[in-house]
Amino acid sequence: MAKEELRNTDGLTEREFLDQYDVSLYKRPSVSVDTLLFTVVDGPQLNYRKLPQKELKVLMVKRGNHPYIDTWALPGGFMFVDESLDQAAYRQLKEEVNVSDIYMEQLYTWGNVHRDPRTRVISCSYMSLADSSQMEIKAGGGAWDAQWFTVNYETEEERKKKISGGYVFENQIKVTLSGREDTLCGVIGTEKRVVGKTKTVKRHIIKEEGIAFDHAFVISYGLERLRNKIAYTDIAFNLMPEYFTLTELQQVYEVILGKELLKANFRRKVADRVVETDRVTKNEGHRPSKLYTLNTNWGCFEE
Amino acid sequence: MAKEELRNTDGLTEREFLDQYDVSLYKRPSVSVDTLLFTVVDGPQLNYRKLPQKELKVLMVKRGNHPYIDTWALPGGFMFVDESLDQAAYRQLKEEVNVSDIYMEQLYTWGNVHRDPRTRVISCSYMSLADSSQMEIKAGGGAWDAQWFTVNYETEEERKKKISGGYVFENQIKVTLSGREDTLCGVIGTEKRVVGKTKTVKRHIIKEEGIAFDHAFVISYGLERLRNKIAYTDIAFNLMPEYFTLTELQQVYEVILGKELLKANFRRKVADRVVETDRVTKNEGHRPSKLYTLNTNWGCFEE
DNA sequence: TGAATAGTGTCTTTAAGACACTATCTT
DNA sequence: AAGATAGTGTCTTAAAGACACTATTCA
Repeated sequence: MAKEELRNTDGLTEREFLDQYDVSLYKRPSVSVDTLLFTVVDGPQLNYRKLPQKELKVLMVKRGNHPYIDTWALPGGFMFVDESLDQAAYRQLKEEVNVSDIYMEQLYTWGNVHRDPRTRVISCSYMSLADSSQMEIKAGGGAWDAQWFTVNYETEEERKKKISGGYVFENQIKVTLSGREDTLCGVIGTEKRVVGKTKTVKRHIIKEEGIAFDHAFVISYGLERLRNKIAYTDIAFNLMPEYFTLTELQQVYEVILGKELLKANFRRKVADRVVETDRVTKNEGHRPSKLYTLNTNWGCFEE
Repeated sequence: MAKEELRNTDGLTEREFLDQYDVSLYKRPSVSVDTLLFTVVDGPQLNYRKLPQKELKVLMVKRGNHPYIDTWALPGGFMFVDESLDQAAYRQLKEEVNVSDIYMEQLYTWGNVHRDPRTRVISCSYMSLADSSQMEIKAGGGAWDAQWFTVNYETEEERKKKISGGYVFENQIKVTLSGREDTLCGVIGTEKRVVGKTKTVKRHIIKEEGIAFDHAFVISYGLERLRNKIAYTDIAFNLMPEYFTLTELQQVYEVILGKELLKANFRRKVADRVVETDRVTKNEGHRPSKLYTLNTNWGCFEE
């Protein structure tokens, strides 16, 4: 085609333009990728016949270098120029915490100017869900340690103000992460402002203990996404082992949503997403339950 | 605190570490920001008493330089290192097409390695919605022209295959953009593959006419997001003028969803999001209708 | 036997969908 | 009066929520 002949305002063809293109002309930011990996595990069993409570966990690594040395961060790091964002996320999970082959979706890209004291860094965050029982977490790369932290999440304050031409909606969310020795905490304030047509969202960190960078944002944003998506997609199954009871599945929903659900209704809702197997649980101190598995015929695959 | 005293494996404090940190150590990608700006406008009026049909439009700029010179792209460009991603998006809309003060949300970040022939570029895309009637679009910056294109969108093919351990879901979406002189088109294939726990999504461009870079992806992805979010959020109101009839509002929903809705049901659904005013339309060739405005007391502000 | 969980049936409430009908303006 | 849109009432269907009940295992 005539495409090769087109010349720009400097009179250059595309080939000539690309040959003289100077990649160092603009200052560039670094791009990092951080992954929020959730799992759900059994808590302590209080009584031989009582079922253990499920706990929502998030994987954090202890930073072995400045900045934020000795505090906990999401696994991640800089993207290389010869790999895609997705590849970077998978590579880093493998390197830093020895995790591979899991569900992953892009979450949000954080682009504030002073996120990182080293240099300008754009951070693309991913959310991952996994059944941790099969995984062998192992700290590697620049991390000194890797640990699962139990997630607790509560809305501390919610306020709505009318202002001229619109309104401001503010809330404060407190995330507490409990690890083996450390308890981390982040309080995030979100201000959503509507003035006429323009809606702006500002997040700020009100309090932060032991969480590196702006990772408290990522955790609270990811939690909200998870809570929303669990209702209309199948992503929760990524947290389950191959065979599970319906009560276990319900517990996973409950710990994520932070509220109790009614058994009969829950079962009706998930009925066509699961298939009954002929396996049952045993020696549980009470009536055994049937084991189910994900119904792969149910092709629910929306975003 | 003792934080200042912590030393890394090289024996450096944070201050010493930051002073010696070499920003040129890693190769960095460029980061660009691209904005998908939608609006809805009246189509031609066929008959003095018939209401005009609404059309969904997207704003494109004609590139004035390589690569993709003379083809149409989303307004956007490189982010500066001293501005946030959001600021870059607003700045570029102002510079390239003279648009400001509109609704905007982050869409997705595209990170394939060879998206751009110049150099490695990460592209963070935003979606904007506006009532174009008040706007004066004007090409600026590196753009030769800026035009609204009418969007048509259809699913050409949908296929689901079972494979061992999971399934593959493929579809093909055709987006057609009609401008004053040019008609652009993009056919996007999406392959969603589930094998065990791992779900991967691959998009590829099957056909592309006149759309620069991978912007056909952005358009189809944004359209899907818009169609989803319109059902459970208020974002559609960003496309409306201050005063509108319920029929107009319904037409906006219809053109975005690509299907007709029943009037009585639609009105019930939006009833508490709008407020009746004492204004009415006039000289329409038929019964006048009441004008409504957005109910700002209805604080529906979810993501 | 009883403590605990497993599993089911049915009534109520709410939302979505379908459709028919009446009202009112302009040429 | 005709043609067009504006606006409302009501029946049906489907989903969500509440609650009560029966069933089964094992120490």
